[in-house]
Amino acid sequence: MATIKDVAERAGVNPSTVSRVLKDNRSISQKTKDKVRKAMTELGYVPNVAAQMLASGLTHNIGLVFPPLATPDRLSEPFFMRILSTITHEAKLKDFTISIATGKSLDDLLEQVTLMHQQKRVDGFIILYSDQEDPIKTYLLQNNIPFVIVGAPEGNDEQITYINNDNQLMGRTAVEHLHDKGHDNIFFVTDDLKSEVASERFMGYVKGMLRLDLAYRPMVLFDPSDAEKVDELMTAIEEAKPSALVVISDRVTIRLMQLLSYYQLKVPDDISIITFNDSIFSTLIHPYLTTFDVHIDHLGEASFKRLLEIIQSTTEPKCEQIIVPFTLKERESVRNRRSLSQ
Amino acid sequence: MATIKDVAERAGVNPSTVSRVLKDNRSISQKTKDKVRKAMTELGYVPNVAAQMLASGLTHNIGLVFPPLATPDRLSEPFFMRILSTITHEAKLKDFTISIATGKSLDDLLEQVTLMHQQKRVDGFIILYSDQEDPIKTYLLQNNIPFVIVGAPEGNDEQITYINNDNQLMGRTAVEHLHDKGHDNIFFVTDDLKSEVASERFMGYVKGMLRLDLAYRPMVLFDPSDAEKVDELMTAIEEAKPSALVVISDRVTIRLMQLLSYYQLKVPDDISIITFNDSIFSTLIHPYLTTFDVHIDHLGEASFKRLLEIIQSTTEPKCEQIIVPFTLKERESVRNRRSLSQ
DNA sequence: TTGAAAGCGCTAACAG
DNA sequence: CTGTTAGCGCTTTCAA
Repeated sequence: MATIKDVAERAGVNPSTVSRVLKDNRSISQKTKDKVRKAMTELGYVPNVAAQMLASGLTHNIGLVFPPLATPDRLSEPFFMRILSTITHEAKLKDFTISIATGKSLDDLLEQVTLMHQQKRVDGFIILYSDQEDPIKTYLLQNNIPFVIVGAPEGNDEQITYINNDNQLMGRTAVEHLHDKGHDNIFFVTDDLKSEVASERFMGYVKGMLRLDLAYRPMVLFDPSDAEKVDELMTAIEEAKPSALVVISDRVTIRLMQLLSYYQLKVPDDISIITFNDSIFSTLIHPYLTTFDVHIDHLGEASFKRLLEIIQSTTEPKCEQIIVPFTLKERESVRNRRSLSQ
Repeated sequence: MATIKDVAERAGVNPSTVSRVLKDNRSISQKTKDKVRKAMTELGYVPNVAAQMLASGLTHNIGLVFPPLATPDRLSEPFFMRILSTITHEAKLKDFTISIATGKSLDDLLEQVTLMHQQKRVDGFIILYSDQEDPIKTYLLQNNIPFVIVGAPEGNDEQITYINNDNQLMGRTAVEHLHDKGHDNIFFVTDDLKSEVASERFMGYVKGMLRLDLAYRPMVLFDPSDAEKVDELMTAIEEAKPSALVVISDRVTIRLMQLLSYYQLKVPDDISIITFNDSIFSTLIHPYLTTFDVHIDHLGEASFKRLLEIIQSTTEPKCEQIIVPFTLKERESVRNRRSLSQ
């Protein structure tokens, strides 16, 4: 394997010159650059990253942290593979590589992140979840390690860069869409009362309802593993007879529709549903779901680019919240009640 | 950050001794080891991988190659996140890290793999798919780079280590299970005629049918995007009236059941289904699917361990096919016809 | 605009 | 059993 020395020799220059050409240093004459580059291709030269790392302290590698897999279903969300793909792709464009951290618990993850950093394997991290009590955030912050979080800002973290959709706006848009289609009695259903995503979407739902002078309901929990909760849910639905539901995700919606059909409620004939994520679950079975596409590609691209800026900025990086737009995909799960009354 | 020199100084030994302690070299006295280790923890010493890499040529990092995402649905299979998790976990145990290669096409992937290797970022690769015409296989083979493939052996690759389930046996077992439950008229349905997995499972189906003196059918294609093919499929089913289907995957089964229900065929009442993979799709909607659990954890663990052996073996590594067992998970999609006739 | 030279932190013969 | 020594391939001052 050719080294920088071989290239230097062939081009008749000093190794340090070759190194400068590699970085496209502006103080090297075009003539020399051409000469050196020619020698590089002739020799099929590829820089040895280990040597670069050692000499420069930079790795050109970034760590991707997946959520703890305590909830087994969680990683089945196609979201993670999708964003892994786009981030890897984006990284390749900038000549970066990606390393992975996964683990059962936050402590597992912290251990991996710590190690990756101490061994100097990475220049920074992208975190693919957001948790109020995340020890990893704390660690990274304390050690001044560059990172961004893909997810909803939790707590009072003005110092952290989040890449996120406007979940509140999405919630409101959901309500408005349903209202446009003639729905007034709308529930908000989730399988998770606590997450920031759920509460933001719920807040959006509440705002939307208020603005339209409609009565809103507290979040309704859908927990298929808890028969009692399921009963409560169905009782609430049978009593209040909502004509539409806003459901926290398309994966949850699939399960919920099962339940509804068991109670002889047909979507969208008897009850409409609008949901979020637009993953494979949205077009798995009919009725295909009306969902919000959260633009995973955009999230991935933005998170990588922003992290790169932070890594490469010499000054104290300014933190900003990056809001990625979303798109409503109208499909079959929302019935238009207006057209009937026309 | 403490270096090996600091540790050496504090312990009153030579840096090379510290290095040996790091490797747990047997020719260092226990006393010295203790002394050195004490110094390490006191200083919070963590080895710098870049330096280790440069000096030893070993990276302690392995490349994980995902299939090209030409088929968008493919990466939605929970399989990939699951195996990514287990491999990462296994790697951590051995103090290895994982880097990712993804891409749209095989050429994309090849480019990444080449780069990872030439930059000396990895010691070897685990490939998560298997394709007859894979240029990556060729490249790795030619350059004597350690790798294993998780998937079905394709072509005449006696030189490659594959980690795999016995798909043929699974196909046969599927038939036998159905026959046990009183089914004789059985079809084999797939969305992919060409893959090794499909043809192995199909061969198993054929063998199983032959052994039981039952008439087998050619593979039936289920391609939801092709109305004509769908028609053919349904015509075949309505004419031959199979009482059971062996379907290539649980994801495909979900879609197929939609189609069947559209034609008023209920699973399992009118037609039984046995399928493969036991992913989230198997227990998404009722009837929950009777499937084969392919033991992803085991696949992941075995692939990593085997790769490690290859990397660390000094001699020419012997290639072996590793067969990971599977388990049948009986659920609701197969009807027992025997009990009715009793 | 380029060259010389001193490391980055660790490993691995070789000596003893 | 442990120390000595010479790099691994590249970056980066400092000079010229």
